[in-house]
Amino acid sequence: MASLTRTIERYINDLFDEVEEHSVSLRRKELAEIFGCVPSQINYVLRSRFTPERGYLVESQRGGHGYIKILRITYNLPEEKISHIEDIVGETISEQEARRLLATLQERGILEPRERLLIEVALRHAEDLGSSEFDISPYKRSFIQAELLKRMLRSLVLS
Amino acid sequence: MASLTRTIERYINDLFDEVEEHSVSLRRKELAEIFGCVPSQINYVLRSRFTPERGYLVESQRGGHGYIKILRITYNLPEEKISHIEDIVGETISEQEARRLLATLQERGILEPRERLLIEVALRHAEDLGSSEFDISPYKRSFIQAELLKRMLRSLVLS
DNA sequence: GTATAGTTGACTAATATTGACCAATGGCGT
DNA sequence: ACGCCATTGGTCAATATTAGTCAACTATAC
Repeated sequence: MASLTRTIERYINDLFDEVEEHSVSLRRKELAEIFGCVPSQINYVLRSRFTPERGYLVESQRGGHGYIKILRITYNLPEEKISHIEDIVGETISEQEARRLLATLQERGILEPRERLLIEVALRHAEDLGSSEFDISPYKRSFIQAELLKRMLRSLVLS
Repeated sequence: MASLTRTIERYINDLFDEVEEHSVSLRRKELAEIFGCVPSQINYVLRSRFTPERGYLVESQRGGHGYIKILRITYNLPEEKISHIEDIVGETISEQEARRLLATLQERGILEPRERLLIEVALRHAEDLGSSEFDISPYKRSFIQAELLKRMLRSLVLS
C-alpha cells in the first residue's frame, strides 16, 4: 500500500515538470477528491513536503475563487543561495536536521552523492570528537556542526 | 555460532546484489521478524556496518509508511587500498602535507575539485577550532586532522 | 580477566491519516 | 452600502503506525 502523502507529493512534482514554471496552482477540494481523501490531507502534504527547507513557498486564499499556489524558490545570485542555506542551517543544527537537509540537497542535484558522503563523514567526526574525546556540551556541539556544515556548503556554492 | 549481526549484514548485501541499484529499502519490523530478533537489532547492524565511513548513507522515516533506505555510495573497499590510505596519511599530518596529498589526488583524477574543496574546508575548520576556540596542542591538532582526513578518504575508497 | 562487540526490551519520538470545528472571501439580495 | 450565506481553505487534536535511543546484560576476542 503506497503512502497517500507521497503519492500526492509526486503528483504535485509532476505538475511542476509539466508546466515548466516556478509555480503551480491548485484547488484543495479538487485535489482531495482526486485522491479520495479529506481536504486537510493536502495541508499536511504542503506542510511536510513543500517547505522553505525544501525550497518551496506556499500562498493561498480562502473563499470564492480560493486557491493554493506553490512556488519553487529560485536564486538569481550565488549569494542568495548561500543566505538561504545559512537561514536553514541556523546557529545550531541537530544531526537529524542536517541529514535531512543533505538528502534534500542531493535530491535537488545541488550535491553529488559522494559530496554528501564527505559532509556526513566530517559532521560525524566532529560529533565523535565533541562527545567522547573532549567533553563539549550538546548545544556547543550542534553549534560547531552548524558552522562546519555552513562552511562546507558555502564553499561548494562559490566553487 | 554465526553472529546475528553478520547474518543480517550479509542479507542486506545480498539485497544490493539482487536489485543492482544504489539503494535498498527495508521495513525494520519485517526484517526483525525474518531473523526473529528485536527491531533495535536492525539499528545496531546499520550503525556498525552501514556507516558513511564505509560508503553508505541511511535514510529513514518513522510513523505510518515508515521505512529504512540504505544508499551505497562507494563500495568494493579492498583492504589494501584502505591500509594504503593509512600509510600515506600516517598518525599525524601537517597542513602542508595534507594539501599536497589532496592536490596529487585531484591531479590523478581520483578526487573531483569540489570533493577536494570539501576536504580542505573540513580540515581547516578542525584546525581553526583546535587552535583558537579550544587550546589544543599542535601535535594533537595534526593528529585529529589526520584522523579526519583518513575518514574522509576512506569513505571514498581511494588508493 | 578485561575490553570490545552483540543482544534485548522498555521507553521515546516522529509521521500519516482523519474529522470536527474555525476563518476568510466574494457574490447576491435587499 | 450592508449583511447573509455559500464556498473555499486552515487548524488542531485524536489515533494508529512506524522507527530510534539507551542502558543493562551476555558473549566473544585478545
